[in-house]
Amino acid sequence: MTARPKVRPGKRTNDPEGLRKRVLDVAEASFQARGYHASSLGDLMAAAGVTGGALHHHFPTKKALALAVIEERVAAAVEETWIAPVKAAGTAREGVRSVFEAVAAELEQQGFVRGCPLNNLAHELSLADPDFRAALAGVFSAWREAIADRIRADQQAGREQGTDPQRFAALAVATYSGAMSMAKTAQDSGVLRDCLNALEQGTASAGAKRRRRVLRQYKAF
Amino acid sequence: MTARPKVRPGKRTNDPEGLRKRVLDVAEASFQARGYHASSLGDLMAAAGVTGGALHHHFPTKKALALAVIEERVAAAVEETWIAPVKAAGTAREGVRSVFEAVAAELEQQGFVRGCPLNNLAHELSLADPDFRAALAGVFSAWREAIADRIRADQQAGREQGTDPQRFAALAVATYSGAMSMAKTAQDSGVLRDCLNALEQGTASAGAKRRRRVLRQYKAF
DNA sequence: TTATAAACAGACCGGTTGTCCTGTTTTGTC
DNA sequence: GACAAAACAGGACAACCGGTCTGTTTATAA
Repeated sequence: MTARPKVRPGKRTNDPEGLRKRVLDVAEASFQARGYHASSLGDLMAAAGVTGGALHHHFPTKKALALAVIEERVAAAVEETWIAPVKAAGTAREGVRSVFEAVAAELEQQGFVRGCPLNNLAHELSLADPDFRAALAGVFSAWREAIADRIRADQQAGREQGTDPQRFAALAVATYSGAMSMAKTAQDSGVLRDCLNALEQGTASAGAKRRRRVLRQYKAF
Repeated sequence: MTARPKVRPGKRTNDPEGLRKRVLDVAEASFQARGYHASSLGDLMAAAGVTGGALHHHFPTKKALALAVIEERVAAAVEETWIAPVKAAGTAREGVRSVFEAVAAELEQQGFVRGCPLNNLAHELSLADPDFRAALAGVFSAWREAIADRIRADQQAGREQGTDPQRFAALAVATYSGAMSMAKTAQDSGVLRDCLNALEQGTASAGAKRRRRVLRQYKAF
């Protein structure tokens, strides 16, 4: 895929950071697409253009590599697609909605659902190893805490008085995770919008305006 | 673990159905606890007390075994813990709540969270093979459809007029799936109750009574 | 009883896996 | 330039994996 500077056998250039980054790039993508156990180090080495010695130098074991992927890449992905947008949004609810819509739009554009990187690895590795579990739980915790903090900020501004921050955060993360799980399995991002709509229809601020009772969903019968 | 009738080398008793059931039992448990790729046929054979020839006779490939587990066991588990209770409940919402609470109580009792069998396999296998994906998507679909049907039944009884059946079903399944994912990763079933509470607080029937605006959650500050 | 197929036993094989090990090259430091 | 440590190359290896194969035993039906 990507061109790599493997031209001269007689001339070598040490680039530890670049090599490490390349390995993490490949591992992140492969763990996401195929999972941890289905990704062999041989495949990763070939894809990254790295020899066994180099890989072993940076990541002594496969577990160490996966741990690095979780702590550096998966955590960063959650930070980028969730935590930062929610912090930057006008309100917590607007932030949640914008993320749902942004992800749904992205999935529709690329026409393929790879699933949530965190959930993918969490399901496969949480019970496999205590270190994996701890690392993954930390990312989940940071994700939820960021949303809860945002609710608390809204509350200090006089909004969301009837909302429990932790519960709201748990619901948002759970709904997104589950929706992505279904979207991945069905290879259809529509369920993301279904969940967002159901969430917004039901969970608007307790003190907000009365919901419209217009009969819109006749197709049920 | 379980005693098996492997005492007489000179006397054998053919029991195809029993043997098949034993293999499925072991495979279901191992796929649930360790995942598909991390479960070797050797381990399964040893745990079930079955030889390679017998296993191959009933399940030609590992994929065939997994497919059988999905279609016979995982689908049955969803039917038992979700579809039947939702059908039997007074209303769809009551059914959803009762399932959440029943599962949470069960997890708290056994003190360990293995996760949702369907989601566990869905994350690992959806992208691995089209047959896996189709089988798993079918279970998800039946799950959601059962909840949507229950909402429609409520609507015929005059309730839930402002609720979109499909969206509600998607939200319920997504929330449960995501909550179980977090519960498994954190090894804490509390998030299930958090999600249920947030869901019920937010998503009560649109035409129902006004939500109480009592200030209950002061702990946020 | 006998034929016939299903049910099961158990060894075997090619390929793959993750890891280790020894050696070589590059890089930084004095 | 000398030296040490880091960075990298690449082969070796033992364990394991899933699948196949041949042969034997049990059940079934004629």
